[in-house]
Amino acid sequence: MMTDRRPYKRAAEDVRRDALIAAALELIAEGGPKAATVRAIADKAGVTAGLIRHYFTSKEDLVRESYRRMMDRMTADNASVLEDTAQDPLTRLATFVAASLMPPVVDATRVGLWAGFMHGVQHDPDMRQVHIQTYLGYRDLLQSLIADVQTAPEAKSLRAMAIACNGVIDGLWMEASAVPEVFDAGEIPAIGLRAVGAILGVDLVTANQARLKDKP
Amino acid sequence: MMTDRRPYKRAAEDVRRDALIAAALELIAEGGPKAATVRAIADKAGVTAGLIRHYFTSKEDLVRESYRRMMDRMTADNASVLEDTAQDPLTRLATFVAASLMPPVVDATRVGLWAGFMHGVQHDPDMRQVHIQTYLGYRDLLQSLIADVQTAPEAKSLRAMAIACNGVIDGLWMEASAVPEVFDAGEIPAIGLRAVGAILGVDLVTANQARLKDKP
DNA sequence: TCATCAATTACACGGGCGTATAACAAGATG
DNA sequence: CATCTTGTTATACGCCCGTGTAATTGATGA
Repeated sequence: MMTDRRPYKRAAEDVRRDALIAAALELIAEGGPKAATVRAIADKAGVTAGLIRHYFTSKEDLVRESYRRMMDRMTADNASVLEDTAQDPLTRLATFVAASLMPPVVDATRVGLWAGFMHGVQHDPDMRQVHIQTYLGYRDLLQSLIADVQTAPEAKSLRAMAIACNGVIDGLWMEASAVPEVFDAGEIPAIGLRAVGAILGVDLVTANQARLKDKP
Repeated sequence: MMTDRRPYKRAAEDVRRDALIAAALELIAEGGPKAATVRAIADKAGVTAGLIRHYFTSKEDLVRESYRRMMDRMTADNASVLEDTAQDPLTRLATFVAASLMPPVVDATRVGLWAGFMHGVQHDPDMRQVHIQTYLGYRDLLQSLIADVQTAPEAKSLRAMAIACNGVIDGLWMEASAVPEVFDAGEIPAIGLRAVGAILGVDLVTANQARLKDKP
């Protein structure tokens, strides 16, 4: 006697890969690295566990791909904030900083994800390279925004400014995401704008208020 | 026939607990949360796995205690930097900032540990409370140092300044610890001092140079 | 020295892990 | 409509997980 099998539909390769990667990211974000088992991932993606190794050479491979996907999405998100290029440089910078310190960028599950990949970043060469590329991409974008608001930018100083501003943003992002309850509503973006402005010697707070007045 | 058992020595309760906690911290730091299994922890502590549940009600309990221990040590480390109270406020602040951005505080295994506990901090109420207390303790200490270098400090602005400076320090600490190869030697402390100085409107770079001249 | 106590070891248990492989069937191809 | 390809399920394997419990043995006090 044959027990009946679960019915299924064949799917395009990228559809399945996307579903598996999305499932892995959700599980790592919510339950930490331990929660992302092949069975749990397959379950969430609506397939059976064995299929994972039809699309990925190993679970480690899937995790690597998931990390790459997350970082790519972060880069795209950052770029999309600046799509409206009609504004002046100061407003563009203020927009960028504020967006990095508010939802949906500031988010508990995101910092969970980020932390969940940390060990891999430190020990897997591929993941480390992805991390560095994404970090430098973000920082270079920030540096180009900074260059546009500086009157006499020297190369050396520009690099230092970008590193410093990136540091403030990352630090505040992390804390606001991890323990939002210790901050007042809207406090973090305001503090971030003030700090970045102080480092660069420009007034981002006014620039941001002007932006909010234009597009409320 | 009796196979012979491993010989052992009885130890004081806190000695065993310390050894188990230290082993757990080392394993989480080096191998991520997954590496800290009861068997690996016991092995590193020089005992057998069963003993863990003689000193801790569960593995989760051991992990919680380990986190508390790590955070206590961090607090103590921060305080010890300021032991030499003979200096002026500006130098004290510069010392504090610089120490937070240099080894041994900046360290790959430390950020690995930190990330390894992140999921617990987000989901375990006890760990979350420890995290918040430690964070606020550090920030309050920083705020008191800031207050001493401000001529007209208003309460509201002091809080914002402390949050901002804490953010820079945390962000730079994280990046310098995770991917040190993208920075020049000594670059991060210098940038941190400059950034914190800019936020507060004081000159920490000169203060730090004076300190280094005194005690090379 | 010897009895007592409890710190420690040893071992078993059920379950979940990642992986390997064979059977099956959905959908393209003719 | 029959055949083939391969995406998908099903199942088994060996290993390790955290936990429960009984046996052993190092230290202590009488």
